[in-house]
Order: sequence, then structure tokens, then C-alpha cells
Amino acid sequence: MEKNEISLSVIKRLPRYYRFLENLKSNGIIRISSRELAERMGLTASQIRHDFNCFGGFGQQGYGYNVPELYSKIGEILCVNNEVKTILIGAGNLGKAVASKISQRKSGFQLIGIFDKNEAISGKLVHGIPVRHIDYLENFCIDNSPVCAVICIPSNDMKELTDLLCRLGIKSFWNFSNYDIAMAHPEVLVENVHLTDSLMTLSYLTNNSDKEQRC
Amino acid sequence: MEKNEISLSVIKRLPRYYRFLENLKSNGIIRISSRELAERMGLTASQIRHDFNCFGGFGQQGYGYNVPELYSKIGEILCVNNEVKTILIGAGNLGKAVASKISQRKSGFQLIGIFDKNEAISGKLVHGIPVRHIDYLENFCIDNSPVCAVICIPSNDMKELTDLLCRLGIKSFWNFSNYDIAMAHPEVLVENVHLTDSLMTLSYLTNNSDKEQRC
DNA sequence: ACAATATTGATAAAATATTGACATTAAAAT
DNA sequence: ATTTTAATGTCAATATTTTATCAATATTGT
Repeated sequence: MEKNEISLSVIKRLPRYYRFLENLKSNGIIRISSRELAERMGLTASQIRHDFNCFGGFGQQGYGYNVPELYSKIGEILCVNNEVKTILIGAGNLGKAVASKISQRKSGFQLIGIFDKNEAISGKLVHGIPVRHIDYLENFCIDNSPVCAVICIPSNDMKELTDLLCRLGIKSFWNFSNYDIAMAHPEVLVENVHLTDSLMTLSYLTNNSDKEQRC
Repeated sequence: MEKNEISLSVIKRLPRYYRFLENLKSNGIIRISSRELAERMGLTASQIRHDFNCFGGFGQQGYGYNVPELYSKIGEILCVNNEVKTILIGAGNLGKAVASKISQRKSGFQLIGIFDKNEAISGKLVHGIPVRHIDYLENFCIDNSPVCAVICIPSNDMKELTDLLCRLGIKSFWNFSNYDIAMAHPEVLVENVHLTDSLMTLSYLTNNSDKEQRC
């Protein structure tokens, strides 16, 4: 109930700030004002200041923000240096792509196991981690206590799988399937990535952009 | 300036309605009230009615909504039966996964070309479509006039690529890279899928869930 | 050292989104 | 046929999000 007051809208903007600041930092820029950052990001300066002030202002009046410091602060807020133990279910193309994303840069998670029902790929390495058959999932969880599960399989058998994973102590899901984990398990955290939804949104916009008067 | 008044918040909910209705329909349910749909989806009945009424009520007082009809109407709004000509740049794991998504079910787009800079995979088929070397991109676009481009490559060479694509007449981007196409080209439509942002959001929530008092 | 300038942080205002209330209408029951 | 029940569509109220304003404060230049 402490930082509970911070809205999801603000949280969801933090990773983008983080990316832009990383870029500024790597370009050797050490100071930036909300006005200039706003210009670069296509936001209002007001929103940027408002967002940062949710966590207790990181700037200095008359000066602006120190880029490396701000970058580091936002990284802390997002806990990107944590290594929350994570398993991945589904080692198809999507699973492999997602495994890269998790391992590529620090995002707060550490991939410790990959599972797939296809026996043909058991033992193969994905980013240095062997793919295990899904039958070993339960024992693996009992032994290693992962906290987060990434779901990269179709929705078919998701009920049984998520029931099992929740029973085994999984607290967070990064869900690429269409199964509605949050409805079935309100006690866990779910971040959905609904690719088809995203594509259909683009479809709407694409087919209605002529009607709208774009600048 | 006709349907321009419909907010993006509403649009972004439509695909989820569409999914739920598809499910209801395939279970043989032909009638549903906003109250019951709300219960199943974890929304308020008020929001559902409000959303549908943005497009001119599809329901009937005292009865509710006819599932197949509503499903079909939302499909029309989202233009899922269109076949907007689309090219995909990047045939790695992510590109291949995304190619499936586009082809799997009707989402309004038709994949007509796949490009990659890796010559080793030139000619290989991905969902029946041959991977072409990126050098052929320009001529292919001149010959085939694609409208939408799906970007599944790292951000490095994105400036040149998007400048080229915009010059070649691409109007919509489904962008999986971190390059900010919308900032560089405000004249085109961009639907971003920022996987790392999504993961970092989950990181925040995972590490702060204990502070929040969850039900 | 002092004045001028720049910029934050806080608060207020405006805009947007969500929810609630209810009159109206259709279906179902008697 | 009439009454009761159910559910929409509309509008009002509430909540949330975004933007604007401005006093307070630090930096910069002279």
C-alpha cells in the first residue's frame, strides 16, 4: 500500500524513458531538461515531470535532469538488475525469440529452464539452456522454485498448465497465449502480449486512416 | 473525420471482444447479455454497452446481443477480412513466429514477401513464402505495392530502412524493433510491440506486488 | 556578488475514460 | 392480452489521466 498509488499508465511509460535515457547516455549526454526530452520523445514536458515526480523528483530546478543518474534511478524502479527465476514453456520460434529477449539485456529476469512437449527437441540448447520435456516441469519447479513463467504455447492445454504452475508457486506470468490467466487466477500477476490483438488494432487504424484527417 | 471520434482505448478493446465472442460462438452460444459478457471478461457491463454503442448499438433491449451477429460486426469494424498487402523484414525466430501470426487467422493482412539480409536463408520458405535478400526489397515494392511492413530486425539500420520503406509507399508499420518510427515519420501509422518494455513492466509489478495489498 | 535566465516540483485545470442510473423497449410468463 | 421481468442505449456522475500554470530555486553570465 506504499507505492500502490502509482498508476499503471505511469509504470508502462517507464521502460520507454529507460530506453531513451540509455540512448542519451551512450551518446555521452549527461544533462537534459524535461522540455528537451519531451521533444525527443514526442511527449509533453509536463507529463515527464509529473511521471518522474511520482517517485520523488530526480531533477534540479534551473538545471534539469542528470542523465546517468536518472537512467539508474528508473532502472532501480523497474528492478532491471534483479534476477527473478523464470521458466519458459514452449520452444518454438516465438519461444526462442522470447528467450533471446529475456537474456539479451537486463530486464529483471533470469531464465533457468525451458520446457516443450515436443520430445524431438529435448536436450537442444536455446541460449545455453537445454530444452526439457514438459513432463519434467513439476519436479524442476519443486527443485528450483521459479517465480515467473513465460507462456509461448497455444491456448489449448493452458488450463491444466496454469493450474499446475500456480500450484507450484509461480507468481508472475508473461503470457503470449490467448488463454486468460488473470480471469482464472486473480491471485497472480499477468502481463499479456496479445500479438493478434495488436495486429487487429493496426488493421482498424490502417483501414480508417483515410477517414481521419492526419496532419 | 467520420469515425474519428472513437477513442483508441475503445479500439484496443475490440480484438479482445472479438476473441471472446469467437469462443462463445464456437461453443454454440447464440445470445449473451452485457452483464454476462462482463462477468466472463472481467469488465463492467456498462463499459461493454458503451463500447458497442460507439459503433451504433448491436443489441436489443430485453434480449441482449446475438453472438454470431456481434462477432461478425466487430470483425467488420476491425476489417479482419481485408487482405492488406504486407511485407516482413527479418526472418529470424521472431520474424518466423510473427509470419505465423499473420497467416494463422484472418487479421486483415496478407503476407506477400519476406526479406532478410542473411544470404544463407535466401530462398527458404517461411509459411510458403520464399525469403528474399534485402537487396530485392526496393524492386519488389515497386512491383507489388505493399501497404504494410512488419519490422522484425534490430534497431541498428532502421533509419535507412524506414526512410526507404516510407519512400516506397508503406503506410503502416507493425514494429517489433525499438527504433521510433513514429517520431521519424509522423505521416505513417505505427503499431509498436515492445517486448522488452512489456517485460520490464512485469518486472516492476513482480517486485512491487508484495507492497500492494492484492485481493 | 548580483541579476537574469532556466527549469523543476507542486498544484490546479482541462480532457478523457469509466461507471452508475434509469427511462425505454423487448421478451417471457401468466 | 396483460403483467412481469430483463436488458439495452443514453445521459449524468465519477474517476482518472493529461496538460497548463506558476512560485520556488538553482545555474549562468556579467
